[in-house]
Amino acid sequence: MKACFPRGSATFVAACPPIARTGLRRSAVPMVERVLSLAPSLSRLPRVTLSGQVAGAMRDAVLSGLFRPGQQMNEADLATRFAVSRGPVREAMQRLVQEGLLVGHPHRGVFVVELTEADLADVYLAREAIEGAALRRIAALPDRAALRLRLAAEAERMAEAVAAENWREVADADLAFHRALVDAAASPRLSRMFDTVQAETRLCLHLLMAGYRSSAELAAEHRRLAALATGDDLAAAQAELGRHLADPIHILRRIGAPGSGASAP
Amino acid sequence: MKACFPRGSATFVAACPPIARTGLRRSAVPMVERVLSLAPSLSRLPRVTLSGQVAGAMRDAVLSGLFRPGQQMNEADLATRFAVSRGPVREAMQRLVQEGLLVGHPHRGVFVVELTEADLADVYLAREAIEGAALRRIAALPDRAALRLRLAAEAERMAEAVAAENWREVADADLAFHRALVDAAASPRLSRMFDTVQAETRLCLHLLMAGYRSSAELAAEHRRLAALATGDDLAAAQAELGRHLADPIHILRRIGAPGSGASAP
DNA sequence: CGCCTCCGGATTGTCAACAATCCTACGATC
DNA sequence: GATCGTAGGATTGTTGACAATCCGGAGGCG
Repeated sequence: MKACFPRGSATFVAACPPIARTGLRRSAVPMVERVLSLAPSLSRLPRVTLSGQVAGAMRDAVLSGLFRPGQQMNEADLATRFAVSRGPVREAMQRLVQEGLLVGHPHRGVFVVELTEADLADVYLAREAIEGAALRRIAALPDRAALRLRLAAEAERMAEAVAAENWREVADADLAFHRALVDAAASPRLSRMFDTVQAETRLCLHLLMAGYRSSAELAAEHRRLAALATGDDLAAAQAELGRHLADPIHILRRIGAPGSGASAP
Repeated sequence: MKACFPRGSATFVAACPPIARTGLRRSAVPMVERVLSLAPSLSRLPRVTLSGQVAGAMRDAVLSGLFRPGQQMNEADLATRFAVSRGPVREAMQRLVQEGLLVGHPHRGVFVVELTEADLADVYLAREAIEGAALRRIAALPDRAALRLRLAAEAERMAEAVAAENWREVADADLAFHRALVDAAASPRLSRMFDTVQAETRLCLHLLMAGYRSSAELAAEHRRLAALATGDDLAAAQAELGRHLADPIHILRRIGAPGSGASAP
């Protein structure tokens, strides 16, 4: 989905120096040298365009919190930063607007989205809708053994990260776990919709809590979820998922203000 | 959501003559004359840009079947048809790509999406996920009386259309019913996701069956759904919704080839 | 005969400049 | 003193031209 660009676009320009420009020119990297090295299967190679690279870089920049919420994204400024014309920047920004990371006001500019508490609750409502449907779909699969191993492995990865107190890794493992769950449903549209809300989730995490805290329960929850998702009791799995996704809302409502720590599935 | 453009963008250029151009120039319609007449509330006025108008026109054109599935959308050609430059056309096409109506292949062009039978099943899977979540959400609402009236009215509208064998009107009523259901959940993300799958639904309808047939059961189903959705038995509502949305898949699987008639919720 | 190479046309991607729009602040008027 | 009207500056929207890419077929070679 999402045209034919790779889903997890790599970081091309993480931090953008104001004047000095990093790579990202087609003259420097001839288009002919495709990214042959990391093509996983023998399907269509992902043609790379400047727009796509700029979109990826900007997505990473926004998700990493390099731009504050509500901040305006200046076209000309970004264009000079990336050493690119305004065209690709415009296209990239529009893509991120459609993904929900930016909001665009015609004739005024695009801004980093400001997610309210209501938005956070809505994000998790949408996630429950998507992941719940994925659970239902998974329950109808003939072979769930491979998925069980996969989810268990992700849960272990998270447990180790929690033990090592590597919160960045915890967040990644969390995202990977839920993505694996949704992708297992083999529904392009569920996966596509999940892409959007997962990006918003990352935005919430970074903007509202800036990391993971008090995550003792997290790994255990994911272990349970891995078992239930590939088990035979669909209702129990749904209930566990509901509890799991309701958690951050409760926590957020309890702590109220941002800055303090919180766990987030 | 979706920036601040109106959701159901009106038809600006329904059929586009090859050379002679209809309106759609900013010189012809001074930007100052905003669409004050049909602004429902006193919120932000929707700024109109060429890109947005072109996107609306192209969306209508694709959904109305003016472009065959798989057909390439030529930028220059469309630009001359709309009497605009290629820039706005590019932006509009990218927007429709994100909406799932077109697919883009970098350096090759964008094409009208070709929905397979698997895609149709996937669309209805996604719809069940979204509308099921909406049902759950509605069940938690304090006051469902207004919604009950609204849904019942839509169901009646459909019943009359079925009686009159006005299949175009039946389709519109169907879309309106399900949109009202989802919007009642008051979840921006559910509504946003529903926008996309509903557009794909319309595409399916037009491309696979080109109209409604054998819809005797349709109105009754929607009446039941209206009652159950605003009733107290959530499980029953979910079950009815599942049956309702599974219908077209069964029918399509039975008839196999397109062209023959089918009902579609 | 099949395959590879190369070329031409068509199409898309990108660029830099122009025009329209918006926001802010300043001054005039009541 | 407050409100309205109006320039100024900055930003976005749009345009037309240039460059890169892809697809088709003609031609040569094994």
